[in-house]
Amino acid sequence: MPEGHTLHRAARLQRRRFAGHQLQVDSPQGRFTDGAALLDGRVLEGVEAVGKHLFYRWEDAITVHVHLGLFGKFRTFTRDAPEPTQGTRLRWWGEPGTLHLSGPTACDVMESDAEEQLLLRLGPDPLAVRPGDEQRLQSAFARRRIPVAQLLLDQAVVSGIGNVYRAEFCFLVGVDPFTPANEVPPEMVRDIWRLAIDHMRVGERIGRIVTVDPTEVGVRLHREISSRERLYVYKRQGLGCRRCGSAIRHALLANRTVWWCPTCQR
DNA sequence: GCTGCATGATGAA
DNA sequence: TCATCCTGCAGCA
Repeated sequence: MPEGHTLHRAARLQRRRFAGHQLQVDSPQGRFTDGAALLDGRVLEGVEAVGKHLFYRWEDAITVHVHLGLFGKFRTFTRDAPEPTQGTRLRWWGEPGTLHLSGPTACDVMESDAEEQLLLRLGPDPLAVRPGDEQRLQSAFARRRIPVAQLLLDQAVVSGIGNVYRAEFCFLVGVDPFTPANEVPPEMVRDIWRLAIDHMRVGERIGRIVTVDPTEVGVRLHREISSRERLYVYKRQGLGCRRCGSAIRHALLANRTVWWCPTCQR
């Protein structure tokens, strides 16, 4: 379930759990055998997330880059870890427990120049805000004519937003997802950026995407919202909009499905 | 058991 | 714009 919040959360939890420990490493699937052999017996020093990318800092300045893609998953076990599945690309274990990684798009030892190249093509990350980020987003919007919902999936424009958040953010600011990016007013771009910061931070904390305002469904905390009530538009085609009752619509945009409320989003 | 689908991204055309 | 790669699981026979 990997949008940016998932990766930042994984980085935080894995860092807390495994950093500073010597680990044994292998690749049950066999597709990361050389990398695993290089890491085996070394200390994991840190874990960092940027957008949807993870960087593992190992002893002796070795960095491993992981990108979960659509299917990648981590499983961690305190003890009594099960046998790894066929698809377990990377496994490590040590005193704090065991971690299995399956299905990643990327899992590679990465040299520092390659990492630099990668970071250069990532846009601002709402979960790692730096000065000037909103301005960078503003100019990306002003320069591009592609639909706003498509722009929001471009990791060079903003990193970490995925198909759920992009649909929800468009709903929250009330913009039709097909609106050309350069026709979105700057105040609305600013609101998208601020919403991304707030909502993805919530997602990072509670481990799932919740964009519905808790008070709107009669609870106090995001984590108390039921999974059926947590989103406004994503995968809700045909159901009534939570705000106005109109039927939520969906369509394919650049090969990804986007959902929206035809009344609330103009 | 099989099919289709999924919160992603890339490279060829 | 399209095919392709990654894996697991729900939904269906």
